[in-house]
Amino acid sequence: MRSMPLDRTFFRQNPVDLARDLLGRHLVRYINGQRLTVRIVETEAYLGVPDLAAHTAGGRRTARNQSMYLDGGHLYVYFTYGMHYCMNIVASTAEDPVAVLLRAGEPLEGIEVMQASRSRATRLTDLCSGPAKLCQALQIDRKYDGIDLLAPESAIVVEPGDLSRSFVKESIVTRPRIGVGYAKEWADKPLRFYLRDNPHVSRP
DNA sequence: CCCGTGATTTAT
DNA sequence: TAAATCACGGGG
Repeated sequence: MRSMPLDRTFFRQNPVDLARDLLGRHLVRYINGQRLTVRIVETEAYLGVPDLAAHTAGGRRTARNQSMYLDGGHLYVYFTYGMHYCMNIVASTAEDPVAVLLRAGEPLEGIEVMQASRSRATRLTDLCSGPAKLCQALQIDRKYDGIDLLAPESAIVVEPGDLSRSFVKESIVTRPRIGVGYAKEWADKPLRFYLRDNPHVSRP
């Protein structure tokens, strides 16, 4: 049974607000009618044209990053290091190529399927505690680049989740983003967000 | 700490 | 066309 997804206006927020608002939400991946669900616990905002760490810095528009130029609520999946996929949720609107990187999730449903996709991960806290781990656990690759999360019967959906659980809005830690040391003054900006003390984040 | 791994981007 | 890069993860 599918619950009501969030609507388009939710995803059209600016990427900082969306990155914070996505914490505690449920990311659901449907595979053969089965639900794989994680609670989103860590995100990063990428601010587009001026952001030297963003794939769209300087207004770059290439075959790889073209989904960042879609409307809010679409998916941007990219391949890197010759073996890893990472997924973003596009924010704002098509004129503004910004996105939120999903960096970690807390497994809730379909855990055995996720474990089978990640044979190296024995502990639950290693299953989705990184952007490429999350994609591997949820079996998300470039085939899903550019999909609309709000399309009927979408294989990937964001649900409202249970925000009453721990008043997450008061428990957000803000830090510089991971792995963007090349981005000069943008490397240190506080654009990474995670739920305080959650053991499923990629690193404390 | 180091390194795999290859698509993508950037420099010639 | 060639070289450098990389929003990472796993192993020592």
